[in-house]
Amino acid sequence: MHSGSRLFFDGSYHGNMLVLGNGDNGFHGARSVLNHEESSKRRLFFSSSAEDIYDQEFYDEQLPEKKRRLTADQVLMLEKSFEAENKLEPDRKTKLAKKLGLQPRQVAVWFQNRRARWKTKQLERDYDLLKSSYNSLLSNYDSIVKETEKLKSEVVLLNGKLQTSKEFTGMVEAAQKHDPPILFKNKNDDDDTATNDVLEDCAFKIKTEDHLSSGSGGSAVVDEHDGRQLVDSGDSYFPDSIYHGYMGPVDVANVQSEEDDGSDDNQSYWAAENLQEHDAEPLNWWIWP
DNA sequence: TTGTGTTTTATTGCCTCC
DNA sequence: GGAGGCAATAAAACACAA
Repeated sequence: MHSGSRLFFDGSYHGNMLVLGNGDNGFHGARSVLNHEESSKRRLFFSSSAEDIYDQEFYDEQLPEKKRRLTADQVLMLEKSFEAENKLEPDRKTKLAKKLGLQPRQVAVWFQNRRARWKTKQLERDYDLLKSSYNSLLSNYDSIVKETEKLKSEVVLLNGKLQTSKEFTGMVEAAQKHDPPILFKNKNDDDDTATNDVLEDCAFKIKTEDHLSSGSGGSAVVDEHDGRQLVDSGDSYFPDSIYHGYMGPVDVANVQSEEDDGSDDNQSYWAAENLQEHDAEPLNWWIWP
């Protein structure tokens, strides 16, 4: 027992009943000199309200050294007081004790235990709050991760398309710069067979990449975004914005195809529509093998 | 009725404040 | 150094299923 510890009760036993000392701060006496063993032997119990006296006497006779529970009314009043202020000043303690027929020490102990219970509950509430907050954040995080993955795969896809279209555009520009412009040389023009061969080579390269990337086996290309089926003879796999103003689908019916001369039947037809500086020959086209 | 888990009341020891 | 708060703990009282 440490020195200078407070004194818990000033009491003596009258039979089995403990008679306590005189009031608040009034456990003047014996606690400091009792070791744990002694205090266990001399277990305390306290009186309750006045009307419990008979019960108390009954307990005293029949069940000595019993710990008494507070009555419902006492607890109710203590709860109200706790709700108003969870700390107990000496004055309020004395008044409450008198009002309830309890020892001030009992009131103090009740408040102490009540604060401990409140703290436990508060910790539980804080835990629940943090848990729900965490779950909410986790859910948001998951959806962001999914969205990120989706966007990443879109970026990969679009990069592939962009690369292909860049190469395509580069070849178109190279052909435009050629003097005389390759685009306006008719494939059947024997005067420039060599340049037409170059163009066909470029077109073949693009066509091959297109088919490889789509995995379509060469018969058709399906656009991943809108589900359109792009047939070789019509719609383009490339976005309009990339070749807009340069190339466009040609009405096959109005174009002479190599099918006419019995060559490869897997062909595509592309016209240089808007290169108006060469109006002299408005309908020139490539034939993709 | 009894075993077991929970709640309530009370004690102990340590700490801080004045 | 005394008063009082708090954490840890004991033990009685209580609740409840088997």
